[in-house]
Amino acid sequence: MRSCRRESRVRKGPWSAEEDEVLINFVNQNGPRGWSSIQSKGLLPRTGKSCRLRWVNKLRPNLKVGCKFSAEEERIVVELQARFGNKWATIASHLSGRTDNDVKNFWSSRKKRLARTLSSTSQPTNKHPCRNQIKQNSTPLPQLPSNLEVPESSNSMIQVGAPSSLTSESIQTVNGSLISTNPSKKSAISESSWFIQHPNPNPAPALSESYNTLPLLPDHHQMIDFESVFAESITSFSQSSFHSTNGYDFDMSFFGGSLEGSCSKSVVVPVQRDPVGNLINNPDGFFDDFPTDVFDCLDPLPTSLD
DNA sequence: AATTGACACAACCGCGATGGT
DNA sequence: CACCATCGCGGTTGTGTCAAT
Repeated sequence: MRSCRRESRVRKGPWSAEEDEVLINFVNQNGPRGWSSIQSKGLLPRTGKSCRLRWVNKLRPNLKVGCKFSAEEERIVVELQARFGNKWATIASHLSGRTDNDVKNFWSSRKKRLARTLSSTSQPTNKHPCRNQIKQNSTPLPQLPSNLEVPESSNSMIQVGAPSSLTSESIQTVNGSLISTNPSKKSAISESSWFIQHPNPNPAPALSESYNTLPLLPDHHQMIDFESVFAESITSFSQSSFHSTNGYDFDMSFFGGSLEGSCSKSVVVPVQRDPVGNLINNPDGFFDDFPTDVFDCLDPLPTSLD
């Protein structure tokens, strides 16, 4: 069969420097198109698809090769993923020198890391049984500052706790918040990233606005006991500036750079509820991929009837 | 020193969209 | 309008590296 013979000539796997050179020469002469002709002309034993991918992901000019995502790039990815979903090419178009593959790999590795962190920390252990105990709904939520606002049009997913720098005493997160940690546990924190998704399906405002107006605490938000979830990773926090009577310390700059401080014990997450107040998981939400027991530590919010 | 796990990165595959005939 | 080739995108898998044990 002719097709079989042709397929047997197709080379797969890593590209050699010689192949790259041939491909670059081809693009220089013909532009980034007509990929299939590379194989049909016998220039390379690669499919057009493979050639295009190699060019787009590795050989194209002005690519950022071998350089990790900066904190700013991470923030942009998180924001745009929340807005566009898994439209990696669209997201990549907002990041100079990054490809859709870069963004996709970045996101999936971050997602795996978070899932792993959650699945491990949400499992009660014998070591710290009390700290790992899921908070029961008998505990009233602390009163939150009344001047907090949420951009209603925002569909932003914000990243909490991804460090842009580490010292022996603290973590500087991507949004500028400073979290004090137990030095012996900092590596555990550095492996953790938190994403919080705003459920509002409406289009987000322009990036420049939404970056500075990360969602805070309207009445449809809930709290995750941060200390419980991170029991194995965190033993103490400092830098809190809001203290509630039931032991929760808050400082909302944890959710954005415009306010001050950090959230020391709890994480506030926006949620959706049905008409009778039951928690609805966002069907397209990032949390859907988490172990189901992650949500066990969510407290029911007071409804408008309360 | 060997093993293991996590991670980043590269590449492939399947599928839908698009454009030409 | 149908068919086909090509392109582009998103999901997935494979592989190398490095740190921890």
